[in-house]
Amino acid sequence: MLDDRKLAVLRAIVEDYVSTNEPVGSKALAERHNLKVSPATVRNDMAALEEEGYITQPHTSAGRVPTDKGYRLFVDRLSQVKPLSAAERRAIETFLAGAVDLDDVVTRTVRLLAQLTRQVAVVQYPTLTRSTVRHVELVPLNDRRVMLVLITNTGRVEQRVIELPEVVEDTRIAHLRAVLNACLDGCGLSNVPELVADLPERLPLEDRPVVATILSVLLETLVERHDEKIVFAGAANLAGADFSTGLRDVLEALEEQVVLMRLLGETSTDTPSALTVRIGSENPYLRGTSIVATGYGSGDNQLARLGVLGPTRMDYPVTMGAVRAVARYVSQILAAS
Amino acid sequence: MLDDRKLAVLRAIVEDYVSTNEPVGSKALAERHNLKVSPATVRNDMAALEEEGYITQPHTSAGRVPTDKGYRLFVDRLSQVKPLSAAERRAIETFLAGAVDLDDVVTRTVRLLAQLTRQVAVVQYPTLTRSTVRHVELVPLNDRRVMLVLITNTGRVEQRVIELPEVVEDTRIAHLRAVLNACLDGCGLSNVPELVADLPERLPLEDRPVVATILSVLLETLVERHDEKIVFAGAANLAGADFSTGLRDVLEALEEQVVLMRLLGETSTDTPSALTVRIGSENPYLRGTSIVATGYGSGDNQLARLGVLGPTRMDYPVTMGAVRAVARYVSQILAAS
DNA sequence: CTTGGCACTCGGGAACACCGAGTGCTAGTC
DNA sequence: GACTAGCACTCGGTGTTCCCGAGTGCCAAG
Repeated sequence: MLDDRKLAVLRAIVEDYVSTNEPVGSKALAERHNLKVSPATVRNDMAALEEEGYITQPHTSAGRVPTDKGYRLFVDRLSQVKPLSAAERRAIETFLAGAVDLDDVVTRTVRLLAQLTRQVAVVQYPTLTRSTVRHVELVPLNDRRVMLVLITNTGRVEQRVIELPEVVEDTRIAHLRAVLNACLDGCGLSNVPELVADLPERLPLEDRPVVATILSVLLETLVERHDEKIVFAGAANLAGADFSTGLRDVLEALEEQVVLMRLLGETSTDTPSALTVRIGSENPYLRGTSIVATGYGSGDNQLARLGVLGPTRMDYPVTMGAVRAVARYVSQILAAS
Repeated sequence: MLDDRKLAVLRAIVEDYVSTNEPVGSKALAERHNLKVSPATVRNDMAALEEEGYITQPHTSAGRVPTDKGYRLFVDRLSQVKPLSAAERRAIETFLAGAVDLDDVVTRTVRLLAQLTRQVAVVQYPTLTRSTVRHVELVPLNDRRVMLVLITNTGRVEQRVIELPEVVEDTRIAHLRAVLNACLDGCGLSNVPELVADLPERLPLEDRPVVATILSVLLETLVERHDEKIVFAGAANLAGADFSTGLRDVLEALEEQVVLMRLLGETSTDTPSALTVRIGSENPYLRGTSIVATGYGSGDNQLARLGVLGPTRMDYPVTMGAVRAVARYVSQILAAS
């Protein structure tokens, strides 16, 4: 049904439309890409492609525009991820290398990605539950309050102020800290609940209320941060583009963590580092936008996801290349620290 | 020059224009506000107001629109801050009360303010330099690395991984931690540099290289975070409004920390908690927008600023009321924790 | 000083014609 | 059988014209 030339025509249509943002006609197509056939032939092919639903015309007597299905075919079979230039790679490297802590890594990453793709970049903070405990700290603030600080192997720090049920002197706090660390150091965060389950019972009776209070806050911290923070950058890049769904909806989605999370998508369990591309109506919300995302993190320990959001009419090969490259570099940085 | 009725006319023009977004004519004015004079009289007053530069007409045969100067007069003399409704106050209170840490307070605040005003809200993180040290923690990660965690009285936590120049066993780290805390606990952050200046000299010779490394990172942390993080929310509210300067510019400014900082403005040293209103061309960048901002923080210890950014044509009394109320509640929350 | 009246201005919308890119179809050509 | 050239047709976009009416400034009367 779709011979090679028809596919070539589709590819040409996508490429032209992406670069010009105007419906592309048979004549322009025939001459700009050396298809070696006449416009009339191209027209026939276009009619076939339209029949199959890969392209459509906004109105009679206008050129053709790819449909979501057309983009899908293009991404799956007609294009290949475009690697970044050496200069771009160097830029990424130096930009990310300057990061001082996890927060900084994430901030720099999201900005970098936005600038590189000229789209909106979205980065999810590394997931706590897949991290391991590097240290638990209890800092006495006064005799009824301590601050709980949880440090993970990804450099993330969570803190909570805890109101104690009774006055506790510092030496007891220090002891509890040692107990907690002995119990949790190096363990995966997801294992924490079971590890601390019988902790109160193993301690002297008088310590139990205090420990119970601390543990409840600790567990709460783990649970609350389970659905992770997401940040975005590059909203200014939306100003030019036109979204079928309206700019407002896009901006609203960007500020809604939950929606953004859904858009980034779950890591497919088998190949988490593969690029996910969701085109237009394939998206749960925001039917008018496309998303290119991937997991990132050190080794096979996928931590979170990052990606780019833009109009359906985007340069997929370039965007995919940028997302993939940035994900790799960030993973590298995180592994090193 | 400007008698009471002319001022009343100006006030009416501002109010009508803000609510309708259309140039307001003499006839509509005369009937909607009971000015008890005829349209012709109003026209004379309008001519005078235009002469003085308080209003202008987009083109001949159109109604009048306030100028920046007109808004300024309105804000300064013709309006009063509109207090929030009881329901709104309750909403603020309950919404902010649920915050678990400083990050959460800031995030909730910015969202709340955006929702309340239907504009873009901007909140600066509490300034480190005005805070005091509550605790310094050194956490051994391995024998060549420690994590420095700095906890302030505002609940803020800064962390840095430090590469040590030599292998240091945990007991020495613990000792250094005690020394640092003895030296810094409770001190203002701005005093830290001088306080630690002679610290290496007071320690045994063999500790000095390690201490020097740690201190350099500590000082670096203080300096780097001096110009503070700023977050915004409510960008979706920009979608409806039309900015003379273009939506793109506004979005770009929002993502540029430095610009945003300038827009929020420095705390005027005398009355930091006063509302600052910058209208249109009074702004350093973004001439087409207005900003309502104020300092917040506990007591006379002003910590940072928050505010709202919107089109020049905004409802100043309501916006000012919201900004003031939110600032007060946040200050209260911060003082309590 | 205020007011009613009046001539004037000009932006914006409706109606209209025109252009041209692009199409589908058909007949001819390799 | 596939490709191509030619041609009639469609229709969105643009430019033109025209008209309306909101709004103004000015003037003379109250």
